[in-house]
Amino acid sequence: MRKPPKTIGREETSFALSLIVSFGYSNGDSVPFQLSQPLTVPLRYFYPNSLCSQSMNDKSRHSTGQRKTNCIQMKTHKPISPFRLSSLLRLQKDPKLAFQLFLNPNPSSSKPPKPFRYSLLSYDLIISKLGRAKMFDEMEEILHQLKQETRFAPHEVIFCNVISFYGRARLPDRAFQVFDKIPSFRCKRTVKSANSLLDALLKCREFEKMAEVFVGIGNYGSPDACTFNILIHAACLCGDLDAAWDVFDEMQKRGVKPNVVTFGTMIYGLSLNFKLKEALRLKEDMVRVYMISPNASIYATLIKGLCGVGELNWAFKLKEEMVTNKVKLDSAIYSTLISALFKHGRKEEVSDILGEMEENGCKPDTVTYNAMINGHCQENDLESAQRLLDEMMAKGCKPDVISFNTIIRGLCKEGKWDKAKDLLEDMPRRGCPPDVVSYRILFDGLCEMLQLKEATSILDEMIFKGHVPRTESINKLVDRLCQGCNMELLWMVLKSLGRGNGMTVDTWARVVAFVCKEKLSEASNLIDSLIS
DNA sequence: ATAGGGTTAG
Repeated sequence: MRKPPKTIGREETSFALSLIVSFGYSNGDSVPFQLSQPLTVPLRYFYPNSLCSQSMNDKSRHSTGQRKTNCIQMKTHKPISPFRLSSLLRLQKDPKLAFQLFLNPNPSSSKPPKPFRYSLLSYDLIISKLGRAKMFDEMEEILHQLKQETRFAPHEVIFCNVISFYGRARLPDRAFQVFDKIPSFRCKRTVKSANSLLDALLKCREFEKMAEVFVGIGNYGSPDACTFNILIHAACLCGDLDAAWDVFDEMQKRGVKPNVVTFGTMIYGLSLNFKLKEALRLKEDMVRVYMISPNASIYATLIKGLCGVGELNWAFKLKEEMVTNKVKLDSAIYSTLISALFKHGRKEEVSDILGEMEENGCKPDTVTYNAMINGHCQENDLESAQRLLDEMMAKGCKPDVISFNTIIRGLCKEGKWDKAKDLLEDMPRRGCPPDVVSYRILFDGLCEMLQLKEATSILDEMIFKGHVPRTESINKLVDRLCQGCNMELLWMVLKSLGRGNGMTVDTWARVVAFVCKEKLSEASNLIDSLIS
């Protein structure tokens, strides 16, 4: 395959070479796991519930009343078996309750408890649940317990998951620690956990550490397609497409065949860097040279890229190509197209697309609705946006935080700060608590509309909930309060900020400068009055 | 869930 001409002068160009040429890889020092105290909360309040929902699934022949009795009988007479614990863990949506259930499967038994023979599956389930919920102290506690088990050795995939949880949480050191400790669980490390570590480091943007891991990967096996795909992804995110092509060539030199993910990643990188022509050519070459057909995600990437450079008609042609090639159109494709139609002032065509989705049996999902909500908000049509929010709820499609944030921003833009505030306050009731972004949008909006009193009170609320506004926004508010000599609100803002550790040097400097100026003018006034 | 796609935001 023909490589594109090299561009020079980029710092990241050395990316791939540094990966391949660098020397020595040393294991990080082992650090003991942090343990938290096991919780001892009575469990009987939620047990019957879990058991009932289980027996409902069992298509019980009994009436509801009898079913209830069954639950209670099971609770009082039959202790939970390791097998049953796994199915209960699967059903328990709340990670906190699942954690307590795991620690104490049979709380009601009065006899001294025999050691519970946990199954490997139940470890797997609870660890994944806690990891997804970012309850890392609890997860480490379970890992510690798993390490003591002598009946079996855990599978490597558990550690792969744990490493990727830490990667997603941007905790690269923790990811490293887990990787180092795998052997102490009597589990062998292969290229799989090394790949997980590489990917976790990528998510943390720790490119140098990635290079170290890659250099030492031979200790765990030969790098496979997955390894190289992660490296390609890293190079693409650095904007270093030359490096990406280098890895692409290098893997083949080492006898590793690119797969559909490799091409997807390359095409993603090219599109991300606005090299649509090259991306489209690679899509042709993967079929012609490598005999691998593009899948729906590759089409989604290309369609998004084409829409991004205004080539909507070309994007629609690709959608038709999918039909010809019998690649199933999914909601991601339609969401991208709908979003593009709004952006290019062609919203009249959206209803056609929705009709086509319906014909193809493809239901609009949350992302599709969000694209439309955003489209209406961009056009300052907040009524339509709010109507869509209600419609999706009515159709059983759960709005997410993005749905709400988009509308809150739209309302702020329209100057309807009280409605924006109402919507934010209504979010918990609608099953979607506001996040940092929700608060930041509202806070910025209130400052913009000079609703400084409201802004101050929202600031206090968000800090109370552990969310910090952007420094620029704080400074803007502080400046405005200084300008207006609003000492009362300024004082409240400083109090809130102090509580949340939200004061930066910059903010302090502003306040100090203001106070000094005030004092200074007070002083000069005093002098003036003395002189005269 | 060892690697890849779509909506927002800042």
